[in-house]
Amino acid sequence: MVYTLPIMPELPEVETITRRLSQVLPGKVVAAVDVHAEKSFFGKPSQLVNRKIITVSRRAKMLSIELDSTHSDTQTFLLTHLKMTGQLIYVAGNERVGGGHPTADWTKDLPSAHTRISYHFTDGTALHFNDMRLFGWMKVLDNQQLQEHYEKLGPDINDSAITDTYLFAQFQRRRVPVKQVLMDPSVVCGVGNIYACDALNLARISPFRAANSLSFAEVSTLLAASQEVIDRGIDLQGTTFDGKYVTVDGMAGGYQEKGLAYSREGQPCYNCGSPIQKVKLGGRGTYYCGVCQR
DNA sequence: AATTATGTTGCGGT
DNA sequence: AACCGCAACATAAT
Repeated sequence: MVYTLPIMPELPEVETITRRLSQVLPGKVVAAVDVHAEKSFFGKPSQLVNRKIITVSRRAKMLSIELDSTHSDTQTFLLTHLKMTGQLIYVAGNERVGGGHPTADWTKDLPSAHTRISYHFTDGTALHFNDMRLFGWMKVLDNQQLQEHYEKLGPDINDSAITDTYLFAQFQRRRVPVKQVLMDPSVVCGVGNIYACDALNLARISPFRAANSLSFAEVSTLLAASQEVIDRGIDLQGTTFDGKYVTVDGMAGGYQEKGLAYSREGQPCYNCGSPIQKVKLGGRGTYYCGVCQR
């Protein structure tokens, strides 16, 4: 049985992309912007042309590219949300700069049929935004507009500012299954379906438990477990199934080979050896151990 | 071959 | 306020 799981970039995937782009983009000057799909781009290419990239950063699952202010009084940011199938691929000519090779057909020969926006820099390198399903976007924003995109968000799961006290208080307000609350960006950002499944397995907590039924100690355990699997995802450069997510250099991540519960239906739980089960919870595929996750 | 599942976010309605 | 259903879209699996 071959499983093909649609994987969206979660925090570790966007963090991996951010770290790589932080190495290659600062100092680049935009020469031209080709918008292949109007739906994917908010703003005008003329807002970016001739401007230099200063920094690249991440908040939640969004990636922000800051440009210099040479031709404007205000800071300018290019904010990206990859949603389900977005990719950012950096190339020099038609080569992956980091030596990676394409892991899916639509990452070859860029721009491909799924390339929605291409950024060409003055030194001949380019950044391509691929997005098969067209849910993702890139927006040209000023600082105030950028903050508006951030203000409704809870803290990032791997932000040192998040505490078990905060998370417990949030959980106390919610009766829905804990997995849904763990994945709610207004509560905490960065825990998508894969890492939520794995965090709950590591913490040995059932995804079905009402969020407000967890004790303070359980919330504390779950927070630590979530941070552990997210850190592991970052260390392994994210999770790649079926080439949906790839790094900036076109390479697969490594977490899919080290995961705990997600995609492991029928295989033994690493805590207790019982087979991992798959069910649907809140409309999402949920993998868990019915024996040790209580 | 038509139907279904997929996954994030934000919206409107309860 | 919390919760729920749905829409946005393309594609693979059944």
